[in-house]
Amino acid sequence: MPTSENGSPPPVYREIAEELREQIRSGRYADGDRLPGENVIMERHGVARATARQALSVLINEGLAVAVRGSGVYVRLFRPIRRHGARRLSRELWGNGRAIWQTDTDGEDRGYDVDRLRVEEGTARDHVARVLGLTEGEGVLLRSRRYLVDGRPVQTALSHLPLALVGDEPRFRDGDTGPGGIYARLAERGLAPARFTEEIRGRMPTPEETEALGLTPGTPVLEVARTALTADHRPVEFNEITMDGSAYVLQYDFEA
Amino acid sequence: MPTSENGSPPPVYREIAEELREQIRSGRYADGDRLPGENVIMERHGVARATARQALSVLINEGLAVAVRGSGVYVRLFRPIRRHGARRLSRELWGNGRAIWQTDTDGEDRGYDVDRLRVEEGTARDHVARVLGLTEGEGVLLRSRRYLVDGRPVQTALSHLPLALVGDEPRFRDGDTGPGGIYARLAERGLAPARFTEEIRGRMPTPEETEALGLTPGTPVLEVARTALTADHRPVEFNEITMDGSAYVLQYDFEA
DNA sequence: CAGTGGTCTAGACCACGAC
DNA sequence: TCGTGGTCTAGACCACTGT
Repeated sequence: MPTSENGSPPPVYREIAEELREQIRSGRYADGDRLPGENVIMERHGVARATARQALSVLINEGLAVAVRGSGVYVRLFRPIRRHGARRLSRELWGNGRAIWQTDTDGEDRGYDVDRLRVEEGTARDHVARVLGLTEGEGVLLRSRRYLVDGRPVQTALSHLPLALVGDEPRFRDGDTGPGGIYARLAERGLAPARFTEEIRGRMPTPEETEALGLTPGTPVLEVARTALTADHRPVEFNEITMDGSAYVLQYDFEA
Repeated sequence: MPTSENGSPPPVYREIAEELREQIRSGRYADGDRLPGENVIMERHGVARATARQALSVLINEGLAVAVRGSGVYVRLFRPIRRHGARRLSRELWGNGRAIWQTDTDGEDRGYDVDRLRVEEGTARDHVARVLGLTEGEGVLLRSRRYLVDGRPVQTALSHLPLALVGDEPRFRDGDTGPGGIYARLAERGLAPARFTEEIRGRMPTPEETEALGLTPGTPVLEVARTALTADHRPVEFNEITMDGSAYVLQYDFEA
């Protein structure tokens, strides 16, 4: 039973953090506003530097604030991109603007870029091989890339395609895979994806992901593992997608 | 440009953290194993206590380790529950009187419990009112609860039902809403949910959520906002679900 | 340049768990 | 009781931002 019914008073740094958190919630500090810094907190609460830092680190690790070296600590904003799972139903339901989380113009007028594109051959790891129905050590074509919106990295993706399916067709290895992308190329070979399965998980980023996505402390990632299958249930692609949790809202629509 | 190409050497605490992280990855320390404590790190690396603590806090905030007071720091495990998006809500399931929660895992034998059940009337917040198509200040029935698996809290849910739809029918206010639950009761009133929309977001927990779910530092939550609509697009329920990110994998299946 | 956050030291006392 | 992690002090030097 961690942190349950605690008779003892909360530590000082938590009380300071709670005070600031409350002021953020109440609107006393708004998005992008500068919060009291270490020195101000030390003076106002009569605590040592480390204690003031610890209080601020609570808010930072909650994703409520970001520290900017040499400048200050600021309230953080949440203006996510909306990613639709199944597009089919979403239009009619959400064209009326009744989403829970407001998104920045729902994808209009943004600068989209792709970055760090890499294509190579390799062997699938255990769990990928299982998902794709491959035998141990069978080859896959790996396509990795990073996506940016308005210059900000928001997502990385690593796509796995069985070599047995793509052969040496150059289109699969090009940076530009042509109109319709990979899925259209698969369709031309009689391997059109008909169904998708997405598994989603939330976790803290690895240092590599922190670098690749430019994440600040207190930002989790959303990991989406997507499998594409043909109409006869043959897996043709497995895609590992890692998204900046502060940049995305995922949406899925489905029938009862 | 945050933390980009950095010529300067990484701080000591990061190097210590990286060393431990690598040992965890390589299997040198497995799930549940005890990691070197503050004192060991101080001695081995010749650093002050605060520096050793900072190194450990990196791993803890990454969700790789948990600290247990008076005992030690341990490698953390990830054994999630699978939550199916579409399948679990199928008409067939709640038509048979099976509760949604029971289908939440892949049929394993686990101990399921519901806790902190609360039913009350209230008014919907702005964004909830918008989603449910309510006028300002219109009443809703609020049903909140906490779910536990094997005694461990893993999820909280807050369901909103427009009072105009549920009337004073007692079944909606009972702890046990009868076979098929809320959705079956709505169906009996000609308000059978036909479609669902789920919006998913990953973020760090609030202190309240940390308490309710017994979360350790470095654990994000998955927040699912679900709207249930009738066949003619009338919203009948809005449910705010918060899940322990270390306890769940969400799965959605859909067609191209 | 002054002010900010980032790192680090060398202590101290406490609450808690395991033995 | 002893070792553990949790909190806190009172300094220090550094890197960086802003003017």
